[in-house]
Amino acid sequence: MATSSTVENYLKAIYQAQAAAEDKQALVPMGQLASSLGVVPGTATTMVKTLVRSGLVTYEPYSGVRLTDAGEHLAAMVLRRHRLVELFLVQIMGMSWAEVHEDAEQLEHAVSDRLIDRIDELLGRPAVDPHGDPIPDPEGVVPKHLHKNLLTCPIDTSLVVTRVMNQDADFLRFLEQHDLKPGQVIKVIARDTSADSVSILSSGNHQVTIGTRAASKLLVEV
Amino acid sequence: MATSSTVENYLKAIYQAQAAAEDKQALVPMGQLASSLGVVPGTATTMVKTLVRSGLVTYEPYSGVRLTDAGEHLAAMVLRRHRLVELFLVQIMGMSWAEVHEDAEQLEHAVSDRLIDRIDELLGRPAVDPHGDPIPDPEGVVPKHLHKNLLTCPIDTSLVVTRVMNQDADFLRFLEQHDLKPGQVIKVIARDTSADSVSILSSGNHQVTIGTRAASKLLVEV
DNA sequence: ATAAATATTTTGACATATCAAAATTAAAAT
DNA sequence: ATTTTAATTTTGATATGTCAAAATATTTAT
Repeated sequence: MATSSTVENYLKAIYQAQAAAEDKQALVPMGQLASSLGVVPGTATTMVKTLVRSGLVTYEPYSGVRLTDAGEHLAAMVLRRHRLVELFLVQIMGMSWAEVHEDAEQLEHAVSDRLIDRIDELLGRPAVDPHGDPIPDPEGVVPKHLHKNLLTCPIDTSLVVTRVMNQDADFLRFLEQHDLKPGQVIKVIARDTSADSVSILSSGNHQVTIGTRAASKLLVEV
Repeated sequence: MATSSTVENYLKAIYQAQAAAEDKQALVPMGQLASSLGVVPGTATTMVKTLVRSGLVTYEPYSGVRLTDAGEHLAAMVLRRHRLVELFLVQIMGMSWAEVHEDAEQLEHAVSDRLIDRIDELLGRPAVDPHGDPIPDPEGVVPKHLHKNLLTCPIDTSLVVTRVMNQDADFLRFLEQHDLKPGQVIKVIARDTSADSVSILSSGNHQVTIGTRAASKLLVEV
């Protein structure tokens, strides 16, 4: 029984919610799952019950849902396909990193194992996609990095942007225009708690000030 | 209302049945449609009625079905995507022409207009796919070629293989091994009606004898 | 500790796409 | 011209995935 696109999307959403939570053991609440998938809560409840029957998740009524090992593996495969496709569209097809998300969202359900392996090979078995998101290996293993974000990193120190935790196309275009893409070197020159802002000096010696909400989405390495 | 994969597959099947028929005005019988889609006849009847409601086909009960202009245009777009994807997988991804059909079958429903145009551009706006099947242009127009097949072509004359009217992977591998792929030069050296066979001399000066059923699937140009 | 607010689940309905099997129509054969 | 055969349609079920709205449980505020 091959998993449908719908099932794959549920698994992916649960996986990403688990990854984003501070407590990795926490259950993902149904409301959050439903809203991230754009369905009403009742739909998520129904669907999660069928995922339970397939052995892909465990579910505590009124508490939430968590992936089983089988579910986590399948979710990792979906993310592997998604991220390899995104990188492929940017590197080989020459598309903009801000516009490839929707395409990848469709293609992640349609590319075969054979094709995804061919893409992986062509790209040189990359570790991360254009947003710096790690690409799970064929076994579903994800190399764990511990990054700091622009709120937790040291000030006045050279940093490399490694990952962007936000897929919004406008935000990505903003980063592009200000030389804040993964791989580029920056420095935090000031943080102002009361102004809710962070000031950055980019490699091109441009200076930008962004809000802390946005700053928390930019991960860096010293 | 974006068309589902299922609808696209029905339109594609009707389109191809119409194209294969001698009389291009003929209705496609429901039984043929059902079997080409791998569903029971009752399912095809039901589905065709919904296609009628969408204005994509006309339908005569107990006679058959035919595409409207709208249906034909949509079907041509599906074939355009399928054939561009096949050529892309062979030329850019280095996959074998015998193995790309299944992949293309999935991807034809998942590639966006933007991506398909990028692929088209990357391939240099090609006219035919690896099987010699013509690629509809973005308006759905298909350049009509009139080819002869190995049963109707002149004997002892140099011919170029232009199109293969059979997607079976084993058959395609056979053609590959005997230098009978589109673009290669061959000569029919004998036709034997009672033996039901055709003997061919390939560019590599190999000689092969194939049955007339297979011979009729190989289209050539003088 | 109880009321109000919020989150979750349940229920009944609907759309899409399918099958099995019965009923009907059309075509072929005698 | 009937009968037989073959193709097609209809009917009743089923699976998946969804929503609206009612019912229930949990959390928060008073």
